[in-house]
Amino acid sequence: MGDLELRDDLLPEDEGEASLHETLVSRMRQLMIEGTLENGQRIPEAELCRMFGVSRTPLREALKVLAVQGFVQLRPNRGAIVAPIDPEQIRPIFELKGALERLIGLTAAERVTQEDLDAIDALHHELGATLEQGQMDDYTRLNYAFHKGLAQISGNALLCETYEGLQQRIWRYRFVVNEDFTRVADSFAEHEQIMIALRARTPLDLAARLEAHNMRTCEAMLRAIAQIS
Amino acid sequence: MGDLELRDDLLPEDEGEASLHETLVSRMRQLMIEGTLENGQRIPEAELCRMFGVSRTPLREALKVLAVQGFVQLRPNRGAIVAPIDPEQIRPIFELKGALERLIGLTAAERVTQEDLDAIDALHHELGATLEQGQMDDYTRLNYAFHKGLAQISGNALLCETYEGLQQRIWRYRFVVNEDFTRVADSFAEHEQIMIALRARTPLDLAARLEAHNMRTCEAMLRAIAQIS
DNA sequence: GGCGGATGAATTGCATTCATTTTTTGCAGC
DNA sequence: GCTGCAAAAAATGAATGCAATTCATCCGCC
Repeated sequence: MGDLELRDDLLPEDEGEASLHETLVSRMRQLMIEGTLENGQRIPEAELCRMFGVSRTPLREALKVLAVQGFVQLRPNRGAIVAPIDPEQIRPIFELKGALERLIGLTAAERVTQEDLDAIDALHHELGATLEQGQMDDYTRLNYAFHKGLAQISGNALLCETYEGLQQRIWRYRFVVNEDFTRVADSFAEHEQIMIALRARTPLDLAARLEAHNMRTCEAMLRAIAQIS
Repeated sequence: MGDLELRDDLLPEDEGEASLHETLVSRMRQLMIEGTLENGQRIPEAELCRMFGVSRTPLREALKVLAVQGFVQLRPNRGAIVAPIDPEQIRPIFELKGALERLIGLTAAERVTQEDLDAIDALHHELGATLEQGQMDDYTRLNYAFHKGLAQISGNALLCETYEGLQQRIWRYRFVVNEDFTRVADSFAEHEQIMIALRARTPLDLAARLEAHNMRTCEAMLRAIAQIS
């Protein structure tokens, strides 16, 4: 007992300390967002247990959570399947997201600070760079970050959370729209207008542009899906 | 094997067949909505297990789900507490709900059918009756049903789901506002205007009235809470 | 008397086990 | 060869058990 041990856990760090539950939820969600697990595909618990090296108890808890978030569908006594989003469900999602985009626009325009502007502007320029270089995967990722950043400027955590949930549901279809290069160019042009409205801090204008951007993305996605099938 | 047995499970009924998981989730949520479990109160798993007569496994799954829905707060290794909604969190909820109210108004006005109108009108008149008789608990319940019904007219299931989630979070504070009888009268008057806009099928008008109604309810709730504390 | 640290009790996190339901496999009958 | 039932195998739902963490109590010390 002679040695005093310096404890460095005084600062809990709060990050990097993701619990197993949270890890499982986000990793499984990632599998579905990335498309590793296909829509409608059955998810045998045992296989996922081997995959993640955990027992069924925490895995099932994660499945229950993902069911609430709409990523998986639980069928009593018959296991879970990756929630099959059919095209008919895409429009309602975008419709709801449109309402949130509008609120984001209204509030972000009023609450945006100079630091916010600088940060989102940096993202915007990164987006432009990836577009010029044709790095579509990077573009898609940055696009996600751009809209998430806008949501955060709203200052409403619940709004952010809800918004990101919708984004993630839609995210599973992004590859479909990415193929549509003309849409990407149009999309970036719309971002340009969004940035202008944000810098000008004009709530109604920003809201309208975000809503329009959302609607156009929705239509492009529906067109792309229609082409495939 | 001589007797042919008529099987009546051809129609799965789909209702009344709530799984244990769903039952636990809704019953525990009810406890918190009703206020049986107070805000910030610790929830020992063992006690809830006794209460519901189940083991910890399904109960913990339910807790995880309720955490996602924002009703409980899970602290790693330290158990769950009833999510303490402080007044600062009320405004963001109403702000988000306002965006949904607007969407509900826009879409409901366009998609409402005559049957919808009849049903919601019946609710509306019931509301008026309970108001006259001063049955505030019934009024509150019917008020919830009224707004839920409006959301359903929108025809967007995801919107309904999200909307009801917000309503339930707020629901825990309804008793505070119910005390404010003048607000109830005002609220009903606003419902009258909402019904007029719905019958007239004027999207922008209905949306504006729902948004205003939402905002006034928010202010009334904040005032009531401020008075208490 | 108040405070800090140690020990035991209680609680949580996860793994394992048991019971029930579903799915698959096998076989008799047509 | 195909259909239909029956038993086996597999998967799910829930309970129990065990390790680890947290909480409560107690004791020594200032």
